[in-house]
Amino acid sequence: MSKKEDIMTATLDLIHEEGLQSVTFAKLFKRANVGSGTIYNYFASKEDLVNAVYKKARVHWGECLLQGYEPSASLYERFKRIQLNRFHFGINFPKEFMFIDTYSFSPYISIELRDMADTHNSSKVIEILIEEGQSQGMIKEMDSHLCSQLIHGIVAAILKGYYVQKYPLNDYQIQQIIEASWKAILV
Amino acid sequence: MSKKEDIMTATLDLIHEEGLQSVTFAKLFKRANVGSGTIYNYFASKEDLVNAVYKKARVHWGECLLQGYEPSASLYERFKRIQLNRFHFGINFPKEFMFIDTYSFSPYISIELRDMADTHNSSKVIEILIEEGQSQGMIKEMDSHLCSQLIHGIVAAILKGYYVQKYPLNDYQIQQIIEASWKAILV
Amino acid sequence: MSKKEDIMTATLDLIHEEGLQSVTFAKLFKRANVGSGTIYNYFASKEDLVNAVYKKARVHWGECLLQGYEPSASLYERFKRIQLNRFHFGINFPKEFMFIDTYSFSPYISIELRDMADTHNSSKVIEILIEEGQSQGMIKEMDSHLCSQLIHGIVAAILKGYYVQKYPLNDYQIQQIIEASWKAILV
Amino acid sequence: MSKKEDIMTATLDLIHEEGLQSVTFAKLFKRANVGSGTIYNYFASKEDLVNAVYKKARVHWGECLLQGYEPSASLYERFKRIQLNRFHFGINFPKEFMFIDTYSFSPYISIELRDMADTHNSSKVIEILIEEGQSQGMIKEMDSHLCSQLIHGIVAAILKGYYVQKYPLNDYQIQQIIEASWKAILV
DNA sequence: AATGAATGAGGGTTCATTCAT
DNA sequence: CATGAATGAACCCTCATTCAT
Repeated sequence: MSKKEDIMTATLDLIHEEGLQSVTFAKLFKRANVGSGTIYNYFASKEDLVNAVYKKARVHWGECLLQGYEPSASLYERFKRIQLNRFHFGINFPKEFMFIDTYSFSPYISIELRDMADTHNSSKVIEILIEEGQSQGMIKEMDSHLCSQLIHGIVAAILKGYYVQKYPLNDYQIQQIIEASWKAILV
Repeated sequence: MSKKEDIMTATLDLIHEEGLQSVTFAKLFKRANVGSGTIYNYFASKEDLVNAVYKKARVHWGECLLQGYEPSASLYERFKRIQLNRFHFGINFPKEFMFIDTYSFSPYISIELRDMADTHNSSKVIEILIEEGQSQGMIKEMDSHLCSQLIHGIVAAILKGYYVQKYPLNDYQIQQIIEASWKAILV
Repeated sequence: MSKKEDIMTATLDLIHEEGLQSVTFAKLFKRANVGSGTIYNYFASKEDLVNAVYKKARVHWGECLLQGYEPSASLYERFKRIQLNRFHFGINFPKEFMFIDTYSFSPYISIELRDMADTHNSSKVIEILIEEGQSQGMIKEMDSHLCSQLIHGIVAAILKGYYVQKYPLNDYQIQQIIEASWKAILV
Repeated sequence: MSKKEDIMTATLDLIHEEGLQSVTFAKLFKRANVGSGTIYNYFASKEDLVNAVYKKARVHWGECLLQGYEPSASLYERFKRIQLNRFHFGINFPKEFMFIDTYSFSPYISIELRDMADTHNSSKVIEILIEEGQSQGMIKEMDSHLCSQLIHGIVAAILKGYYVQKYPLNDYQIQQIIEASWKAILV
């Protein structure tokens, strides 16, 4: 793994463990096993580094959301696939997920970067899915961003409770939540 | 308003504006209009202060959730009341809401405090509501914490999108979301 | 002596001993016997501190130049007085003198500050003296700034040689140089 | 031009533009268009580099001072030649001149190097010139180093005022100053 | 000889905290 | 209680220097 990747990985780990606030360079160098000046060969500043980690996580998230997505499948099948992918990402990459969730709406991530991610591929696919469902009369008429936020928010909330061990989260519960989110937006 | 309240208000304002990590005591003193030593008459440390602000916000949140709650009303009426109260709190106290949402699952807030708040009155009322609905066969069988998290998460997600102006949020949309959240948990 | 004065004195001492380049805060704190943060109660930055020390030295210089200056004395007496005062300042306050001389034309001192000092009292008095001598036909016709720079430059060069012990500098030599500088500008 | 010369030229340029203290190797490499390690093929350290640039400037200065110098010319002619050469050097090589003037008496340049330069050819020629003038009864009796410093100091002071555009400096003014410096040392 | 990624000591500065008033 | 000057550890970052290529 390259030094740059070492640094980004260490950054994400530390944010997850102690919060962005207490990610100091001293901890970072030790964790990433690089000299203290090395970061500046790759990132202009701490803020730049954090934004790069954020961006990478968002890109990864976008890719995962569309894994195994079949445009030709039925509306419900496609919906299920995306919701399932949300869960898989959250379960397999809790650090990425929590970082995105916690800091997306915080002043530390530049607004441009936060909004840029929304114009990416997966966001568009979901929007089209919703609009298709609405034109078919299956999904309730509402602002597509609102609807998109709704189906994301359900999964996110469930994952966060799972992380702090409020309840178990296995295939059965996941199925339940996906169905619940589907029913939530049906007419 | 007392000095202590001045300090707590200034803290919440600054966290909302710039994020917890950039709340320095220098900014705090200036904003709260107190001397730099004054804070230590009321709080042992910065961490203590932040946790106190968090606790106050959680207490306020708990109170608001139960406003106008009629234990004798129908299940759906009671459900609606709580969901509506969530929205009202989020709309009227965005700083409190975002602070709770952002930092509840972060390492800054002590686990004891986060979990303590969950054992408060409103949490119990909601749990009872869910279990009552399940025993009546109306609400789907699932872990009550999971269910609780689900109906909270829907509202939270919608509010966060609203804060960053992804979409408008008036009575009509609120009604839609409350109904959606109700349908999500019905059998 | 106040902390502020301690800091400024230590700064001037260190600049004299090791040059501006190697005045580090670590050395400064130790020498001034203050905590590392204390400087920032008085100066916004290192540059601010250095400029303050420069300004103080320039003000001191301006005051010394006019000591014992009798506006009613003869032209030559007044000229002698000022030249003598230059020497006295240079001999009694070598640190101030060298600091001014070395850094006045360096990029570290803001141009505004350097030029501001030139509009002060002593500069005006000298300018008037020169113009008076020129209108009396005693002093050669030339740009008054050039003439002013000339009589300053002679003393400055002699002082710098004296500092590095190229030659002794007692009352006799001083008299010689003052006379030489007088003859240099006569018609 | 060789890499070594590129580096030395860039060093002098940067010192002139921003002052010695803000000449960093990073800026130097960029300006000289060489890799960051290259400098160590030619100079042992930054201090070594700066002293080499200083030495080169002093050698250049010494050569220029004697340009067109006719040992057989009259005393005054020889004096004028040297003073004129001072001006020409200062006008044609302001970076070299200011570097020498600013740092000769500063702690960055080793004392050995500063004094070594004084034992060079031009210094000796000037000394002899002064002593010859004194034995002829034309030049006032004074320490020859003092006298040497005096005639240098006049030109240096005028040049420094010229650099910061206090006044113009054309042939007429130069002639005036040379005459003034001559009169300054006459008996 | 020439390079530039990597280094880490040390730079200026910030900031939570203390304490004399 | 309230203050704010003073503190110094710790912060982010710079920079001269090294070394494998």
